[in-house]
Amino acid sequence: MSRVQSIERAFAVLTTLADGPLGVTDVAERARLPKSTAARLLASLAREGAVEQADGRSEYRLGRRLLTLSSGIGASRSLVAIAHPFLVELAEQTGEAAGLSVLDGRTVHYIDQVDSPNPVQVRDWTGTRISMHAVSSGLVVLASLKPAALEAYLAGPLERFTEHTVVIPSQIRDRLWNVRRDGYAWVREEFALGISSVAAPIADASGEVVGAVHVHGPSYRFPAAGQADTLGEAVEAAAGRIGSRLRS
Amino acid sequence: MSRVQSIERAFAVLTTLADGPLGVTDVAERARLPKSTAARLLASLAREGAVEQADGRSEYRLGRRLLTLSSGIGASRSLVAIAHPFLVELAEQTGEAAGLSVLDGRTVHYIDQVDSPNPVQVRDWTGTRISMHAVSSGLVVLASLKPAALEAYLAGPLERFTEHTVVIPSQIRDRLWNVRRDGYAWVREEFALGISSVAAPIADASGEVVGAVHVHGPSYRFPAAGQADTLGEAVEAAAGRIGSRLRS
DNA sequence: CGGCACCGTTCCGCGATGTGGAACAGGTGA
DNA sequence: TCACCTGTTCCACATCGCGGAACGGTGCCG
Repeated sequence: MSRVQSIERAFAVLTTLADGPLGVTDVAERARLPKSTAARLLASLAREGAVEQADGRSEYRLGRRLLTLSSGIGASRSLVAIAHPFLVELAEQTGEAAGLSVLDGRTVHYIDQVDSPNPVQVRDWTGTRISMHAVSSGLVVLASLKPAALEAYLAGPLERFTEHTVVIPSQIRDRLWNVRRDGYAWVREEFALGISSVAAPIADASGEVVGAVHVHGPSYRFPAAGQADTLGEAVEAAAGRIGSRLRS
Repeated sequence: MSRVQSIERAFAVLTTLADGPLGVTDVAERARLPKSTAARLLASLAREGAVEQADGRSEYRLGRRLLTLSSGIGASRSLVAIAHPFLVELAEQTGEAAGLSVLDGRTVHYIDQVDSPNPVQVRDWTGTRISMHAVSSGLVVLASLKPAALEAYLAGPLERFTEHTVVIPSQIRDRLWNVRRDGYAWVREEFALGISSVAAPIADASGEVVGAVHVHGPSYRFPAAGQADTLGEAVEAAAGRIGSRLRS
């Protein structure tokens, strides 16, 4: 496997600081590097925010950049860790893939998915960002927005992904009224042909919606006839359990 | 300020992955690097554990090494963030420096300190590790250990820092009995001449001691005559408030 | 007060390292 | 089957990182 010496050395330097702040000479000794090399690596890492100089100019310590970089994976992974068992239950209960997403700008960002046991299923959207108005997870987030934030969203571009995508603001507002009433949202073939999904919002301790749970499947079998409400309530219940866990 | 191009590029690559997994070609485009350069940087970062390849060999995502490196600062900093306001109150209330430490092997590791308003004060021990038997924070941690763990500690080397340091195991055991009874521990000039300190344990939700709060000061004025118990109880109360916050 | 030790920082000649274009193998979809 | 795109690897080359030496600053000690 390829290697870049400077990256290896940079991590050796970072590792020496994992136990607490050190001066240049100490870092050099522990990383087995010449002092000028250690100084140069520390200066470069400091430019990136990966280390910072404590109390003036004497000692270096790990900087916030590492936390910032990993906080995305940390925070999402902790929501993922809490939610995942519930997604597993939901996938088993519904026979379709269950997923998790969080708000990110004008989109929802898919951060986890449990696949359906059915070999015919919708692909994994994890990592993808999709405009809120076109997916069920997005609609439940939109339904939770304060009026000003919702109007700001509706004033922006509303992309039509398929012939079924609802892009007229007044129709979206009406729809969100129903979403608030029902506690879940259905979308059929609006983001992509052949896919239907139902989502419910996850609220944190302050009642603020931090994400959504959804189940999606191929439209030819999902939802089964007469099952839309039952499925919606199952997703709503799973979202409620995840929210409770967040609050405990 | 000095710079190392490879480190800058490595962070550019890591930054592209902060939003989610990407393939080599995507990373190269977002980091504005040639594909072979991006591939080599990714391979080297993978060797360090800073990135890992998701699902086989297709996409890269941020690896656990960043979290592991920063978890020391993250976990301690979150305890520090919770505890700090209470240390400020305690320092004001007692007129002496208040500090925070966590267990680390045979030592306590000092991770925060609020200085005394008095210009004459004990230096900041933050970052230092000191053997438990020689400091008040260590004694409260020792008092919380299960018998086997305590005996294992007492079977190890017990350094005598000053003529006052208690190093005879039976005398330490008796002392710990008193610490458990009182809920706090006093140490006078056992780690360093001229310094006295009082500490109380911080317990988490399961009752396990995760750290200690202490106040220390120059022995000539601390504790003031007849104030030892009052000071001990104040520190114990602050530790209790921190523990409650950890549990909420 | 002066000498000494040690620190962090900076410089610069040098050659080792990283660069990046090109080529390759494999996978995918029309 | 073919076109396209991916990730991977190679290698000539020159840029970059190296590291020894020197410097200025600070603190300690006699």
